[in-house]
Amino acid sequence: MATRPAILHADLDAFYASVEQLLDPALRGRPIAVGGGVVLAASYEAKRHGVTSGMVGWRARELCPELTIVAGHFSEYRRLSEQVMEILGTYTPAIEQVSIDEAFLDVAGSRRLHGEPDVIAREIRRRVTAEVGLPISVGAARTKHLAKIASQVAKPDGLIIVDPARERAFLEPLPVRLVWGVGPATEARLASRGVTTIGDLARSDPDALRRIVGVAAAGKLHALANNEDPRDVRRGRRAHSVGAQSALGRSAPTPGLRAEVLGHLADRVASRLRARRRAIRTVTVRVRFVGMRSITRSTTLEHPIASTLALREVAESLASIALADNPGESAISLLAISTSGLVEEPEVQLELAVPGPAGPGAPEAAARLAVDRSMDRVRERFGRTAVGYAAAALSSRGAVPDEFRGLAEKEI
DNA sequence: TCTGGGGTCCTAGGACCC
DNA sequence: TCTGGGGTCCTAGGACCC
Repeated sequence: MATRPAILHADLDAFYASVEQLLDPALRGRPIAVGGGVVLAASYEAKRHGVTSGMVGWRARELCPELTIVAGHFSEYRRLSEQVMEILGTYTPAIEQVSIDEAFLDVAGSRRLHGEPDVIAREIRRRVTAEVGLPISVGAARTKHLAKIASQVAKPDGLIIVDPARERAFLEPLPVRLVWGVGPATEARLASRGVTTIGDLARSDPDALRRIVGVAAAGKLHALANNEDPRDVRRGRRAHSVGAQSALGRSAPTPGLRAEVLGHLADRVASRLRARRRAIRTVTVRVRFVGMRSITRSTTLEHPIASTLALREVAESLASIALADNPGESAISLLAISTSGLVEEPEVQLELAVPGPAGPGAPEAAARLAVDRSMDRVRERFGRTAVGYAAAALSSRGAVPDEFRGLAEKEI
């Protein structure tokens, strides 16, 4: 007997834009975008004109002259998201929050208390609308993959329940792009071989698929297209890397610019690490040139670090190497720091392990961390902008406000 | 007039060890 | 001295997710 649908995927529709329309009734029913230089979210009315997130503001206005662009109420996004997640949490403890506006729920054990999955799905939609005021789409199915696809097909403000007896028929005609792991590049490669629907993908030759997308991806894609998805709903997943990046338009990569931007990024990353008593061993710097080609340079340190200055120094030296390897490039459009190899470090051990220029255990290493820690404490009391390194304090360069960055951060 | 920000996973080659 | 194979770690790049 087929298992009944017990996985729900709940996904708020055009979340940031919907919040703006909730806060300001004058925006309802109208094409709006959240952002400024770049669109962070578009309402459905704006999407109908072709406006998408990531699009530059002038292009969005070109596509949709009546577009209203709003700056965004970032603290409201967090507050309303928490309210929605709280509602979801009343139906099961088995919740996997994927991002600020999306979560999987396993309601297999909730029947006695709350009824069948389809009843719960309807109840969730009713309550989120009534109690929060936001539209939310829900997919209910036997697996995460099916539930996710169902919610995407249901959008906006819809509900689809996939009957286990009808799963194949449901998937068959849908575009391959809906399969988890198929992005623009894979979609194009598949299309060039005549594979456009999930049904095509399910029937495709495994060897040919491996040649197109590689061994691992081929295995997953084939399984998903054939409706096999072994993934469980997993609570409280933590990040394995921590990073920050800043787009720079078109900038000459002068030492001054590098110091300023990498100082700011290192400050964001290192203070997050310290707040969770974490340190990292591997640092990767990404430099994107004008024209979107990007390169990375990374290094793995002998001892973990968590101080802002140590991270900044490593990042600056990696950036120098990256630029020196590409002398033909005269302008850059982005700098990024990513750190990985997270370790949990007791405070004392961490301070001793921080390598300064003179090596691990150098007196200045402990001093640096001490400076960081007192700065962390001042910020805890007076806010992030209360104090910072001279370079890091001039942080307004990025196109996106720092509050927005916080919304996408995963727990570490 | 070009393209935000925080993440995950995979591939492939090389170094190194046993 | 030469050769082989497996495992692990590191680096660089790329596709993808939200």
